[in-house]
Amino acid sequence: MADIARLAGVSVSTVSRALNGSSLVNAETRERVAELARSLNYSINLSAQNLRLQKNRTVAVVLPFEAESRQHISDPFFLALIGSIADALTDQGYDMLLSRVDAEHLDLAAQFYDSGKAIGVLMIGQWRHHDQLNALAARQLPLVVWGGALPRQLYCSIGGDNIAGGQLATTHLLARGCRRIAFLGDAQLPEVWLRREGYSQALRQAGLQADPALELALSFEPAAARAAIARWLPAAPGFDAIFACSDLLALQAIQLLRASGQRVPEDIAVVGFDDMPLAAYCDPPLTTVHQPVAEAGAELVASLMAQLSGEKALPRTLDVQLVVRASAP
Amino acid sequence: MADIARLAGVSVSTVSRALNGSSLVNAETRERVAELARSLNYSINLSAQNLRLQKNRTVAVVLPFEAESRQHISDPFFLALIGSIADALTDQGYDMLLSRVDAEHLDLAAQFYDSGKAIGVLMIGQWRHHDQLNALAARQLPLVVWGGALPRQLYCSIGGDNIAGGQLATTHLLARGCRRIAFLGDAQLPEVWLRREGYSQALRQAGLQADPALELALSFEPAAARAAIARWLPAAPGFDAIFACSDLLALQAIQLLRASGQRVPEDIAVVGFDDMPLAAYCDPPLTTVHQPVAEAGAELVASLMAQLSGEKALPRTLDVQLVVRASAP
DNA sequence: ATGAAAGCGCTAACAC
DNA sequence: GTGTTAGCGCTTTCAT
Repeated sequence: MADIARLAGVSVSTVSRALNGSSLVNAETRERVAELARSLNYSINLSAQNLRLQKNRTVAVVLPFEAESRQHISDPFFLALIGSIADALTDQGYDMLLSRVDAEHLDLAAQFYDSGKAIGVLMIGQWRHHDQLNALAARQLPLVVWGGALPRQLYCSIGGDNIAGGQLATTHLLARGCRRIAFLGDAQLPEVWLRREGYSQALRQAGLQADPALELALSFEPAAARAAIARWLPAAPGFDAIFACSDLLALQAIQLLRASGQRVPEDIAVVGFDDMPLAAYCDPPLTTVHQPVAEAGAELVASLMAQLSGEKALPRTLDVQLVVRASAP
Repeated sequence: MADIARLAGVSVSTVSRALNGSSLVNAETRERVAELARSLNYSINLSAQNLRLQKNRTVAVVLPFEAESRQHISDPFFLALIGSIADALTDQGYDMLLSRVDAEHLDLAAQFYDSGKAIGVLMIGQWRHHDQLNALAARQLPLVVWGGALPRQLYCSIGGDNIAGGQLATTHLLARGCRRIAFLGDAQLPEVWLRREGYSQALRQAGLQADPALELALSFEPAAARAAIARWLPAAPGFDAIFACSDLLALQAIQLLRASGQRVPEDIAVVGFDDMPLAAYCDPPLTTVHQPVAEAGAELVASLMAQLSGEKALPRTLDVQLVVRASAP
């Protein structure tokens, strides 16, 4: 900036003003400065600007990982959500800092805020640490979490309607005549827990009861999930349907069922969750609970912005719909 | 930091040294300072640190978008690549700034570097602006591009072996007895152009010639691509196979072929490109050219690091393989 | 309409 | 081992 000032024959203050479009500066001077900046490929140093202004336009998006498996990002739904957030942030003129933290230490995400790198945090999922997220919110960290609305929750969450989703899926299977519906998913995760609630409620409404033997708790991590399903299948009690807590899980289950000689949906009907981008193109096309991904990004961003402007951002639940395809017609 | 200094009864320099683990500072003092920082949720202000040190640990990852369609990020392959890069960057202790720029103005990506936000740029794809990328490289911008190796290229690119991929796909179809192989993809994009080169070469080696009437130029954007294929199909000259330049395109084509009463692979065999994460689960499972996504992220990051440490990073081509599945057995 | 100067939070000589 | 001080590049009073 000093260079430009020298070349333009003005002071740095004037250059600063010119570059920021201040009306106090002579139009001609402003043009000359702008021209110079362009020809020098000059851009305002944002570290300096942020330091001076004590603000920035960066939002941290945190995608936790499970340390044991050190899994790579792979779930198409999460990836699509990231894409959706990136678009929403771009639309609002914000930068997106994408990072991963250990799912056991979600509180590490505060670093991005404490160090002034980001003005707030968008956390993808609650994982097993509702408590840590509450602690962050208690510290006034601007935070919005993709996940379920839980009791005694201090932070703002946005998520699909997991209970309704679980009900829709289960009710659909019951209506098809299924009576023994297996549940696949790790209910330690709040979202899965809520989906199982919906599942249980739907069963109860049909005069049935959830059979714990029909529940398989497994991680979202594809390889581990696959192994767990493969171990479980041979010993599992009889069932005529599966409600899987993600489309990826549903796909794995279908593949293993087929490998063991069962047909989907003729022998076993399968319903997934998420309606990931390719769900309609799978073999068989998945019946699944649609979560509004595109809307999700915009909602997360909007809530964070609301919080930053002092409003109290309340948890929100987005409508989900059952999309019926061939895996459970 | 001043607060901590006061509370610890030392000067800010000592605090700075302590927080940075300098060995010059008394162990006891260091511990006291660290403790204080922890209890205050204090983190070094990175804007100030970056300003002072004239460096940072952030890499900009740029995913261009086509302005007309203002398309949202959706291609599973690109998303998977983003995930892979995020992991590689995390491993190396770098932050990832994910952003989107107009595909017609790739040079805007220089902003991130010029403004000191990032130490370098990872660009996803060359789009139609090899020239702009060359200009960026000429300006010494630390840059690595995911894409094809082109003649007269000043920048470092990393990409799948597109020519070999096109050959593998085409040769496979020829070996199946296909003789009229349609080509789907926009050859204005360098990667697609190279894939078409491979396709033409394979045809020539079999004593055949590429028929321009069998080529459909279309965008990667799913909805537009779908419409283009739908328009093209009824009028298209006879063909017995399709080589599509992405799995997404292949999937769209298959769906439309089926809708018009054709069977895949019995009537028309289809080969895709990318081997996106769910390619094996599609209906039918896709025969496709596998690009090494996980490796890709690590390679891109490694090349950028090499460049930053003064080495001359040369373009690299990663091996691809044909994965034979049901869409073209 | 423009300039001079202070200060954002930090680090690194340079003293001691 | 610790303190003093200058300065990174910017914005913004306060003068003029």
